[in-house]
Amino acid sequence: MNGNNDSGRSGIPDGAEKVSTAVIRRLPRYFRYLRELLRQGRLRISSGELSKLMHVTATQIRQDLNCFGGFGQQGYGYNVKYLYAKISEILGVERGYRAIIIGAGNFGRSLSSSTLFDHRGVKLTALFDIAPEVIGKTINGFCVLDARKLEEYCAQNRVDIGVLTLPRPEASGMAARLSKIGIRGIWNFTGAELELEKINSVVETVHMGDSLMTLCYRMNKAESDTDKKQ
Amino acid sequence: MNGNNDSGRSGIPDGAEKVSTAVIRRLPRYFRYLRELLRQGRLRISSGELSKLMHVTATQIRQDLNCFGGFGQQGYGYNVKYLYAKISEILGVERGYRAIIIGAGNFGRSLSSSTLFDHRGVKLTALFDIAPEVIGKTINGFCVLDARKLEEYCAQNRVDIGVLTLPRPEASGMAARLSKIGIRGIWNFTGAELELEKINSVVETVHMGDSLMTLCYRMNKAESDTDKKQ
DNA sequence: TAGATTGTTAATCGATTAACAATC
DNA sequence: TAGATTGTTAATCGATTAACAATC
Repeated sequence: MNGNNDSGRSGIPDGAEKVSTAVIRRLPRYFRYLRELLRQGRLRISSGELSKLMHVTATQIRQDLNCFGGFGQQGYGYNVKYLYAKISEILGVERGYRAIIIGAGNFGRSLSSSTLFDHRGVKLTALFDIAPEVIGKTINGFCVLDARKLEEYCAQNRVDIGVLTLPRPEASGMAARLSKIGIRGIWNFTGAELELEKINSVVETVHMGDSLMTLCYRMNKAESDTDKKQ
Repeated sequence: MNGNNDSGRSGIPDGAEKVSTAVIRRLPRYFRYLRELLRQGRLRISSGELSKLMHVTATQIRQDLNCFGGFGQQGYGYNVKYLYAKISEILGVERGYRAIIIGAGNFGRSLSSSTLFDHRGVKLTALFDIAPEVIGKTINGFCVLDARKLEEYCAQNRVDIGVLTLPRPEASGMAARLSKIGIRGIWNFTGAELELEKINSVVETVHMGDSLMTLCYRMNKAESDTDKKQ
């Protein structure tokens, strides 16, 4: 636990060599497994045991964690509570980010009712749309607001994350608008490829269509492989 | 266009050296860009021009495509229509896969109304649930069926893909059940980590929570970086 | 102290990029 | 033929794994 040059609230060490996206993409998974271990009341865990649980190598776990500091103790392993706290910090769970959903269609509504946000320290505060027939309606406890008054709302309420669930053609315009308002995170479900150069915010895209396609590829492949064996 | 050892309907060459997941994950993106070029009436495109469009290197495009065969022509580039057809074939768009959604909650319903499936040659045929109050209801043109009668339905209708949008605790049981029925593809939105050893199907998981977390990480990082510079 | 397990360096493996001969 | 652009080999870069000294 030699806790290196720690950077205040973020839990992310200074200037340090860039952490690869491969590592970053694995962090949420560590977070989930540690949360579960904590829930089970486990006090400590070794990289070896965690590796069996998660089906990854123990070395990878140690390497990954060491990008952010020495959280373990030789001969002991990792203190579950401490490590969970550290990873939460690194992932910004402590920041209490606030999000709004833009596009109160079927998908936006379903997101508004999910526990995704709450479980990760993100607070959903409002839903926006432009259709007169939905504005003013209450959905899952959120009053749908007029998207034309977005700037107004953001001036009065802190908003960190904009969730894009509107029609694809409007995605890039809205992303630029959110970025201009000063919303620093964009969670993009529209499938649009946002031109990052024009957007001064962090963008995370979930491309469901691409996901479905890779599923189809692998099914197609599996099928053609079995055909071959006969 | 030296079209190598082509394997019937799948478009995936024989035994060939394993294609890496990195390549596979990029295929849907090529598919989308080519579809757009085709829509625009473009007849041909070079790897150089496509690389500018997609913000990847031309070499990577050529390497990726050559995992599946030589689709281009020296001095000319790629025929858009032909390449699109080939990639569609590789991705199994031609197979006409049929899907069902299991879990007619908010998220399942929103998926049932999306164009995701249709646009990729996948046909959605039914929604299932266990709640008596939704069974029999019509949602987006689909009559919600009783999940207890899943086996019965699958015996009478070809089903290739099961989309899991039910509560997480039921995910792994349902996945095993689908696999047993012979459904070869599982599209998992529950966030559950399905034990692949026990499942004889291809599994594709979309973990939205993990995606949100990586967004938060990068926001947290950006924030701590700017703090540092002052 | 002896045993366990980390943190870290070095070795391996895999993926991306550069370069260019082949060829349309 | 000359020009363009692919397919492919070789070089580089990055990520994962193995090994082990440090240390609790």
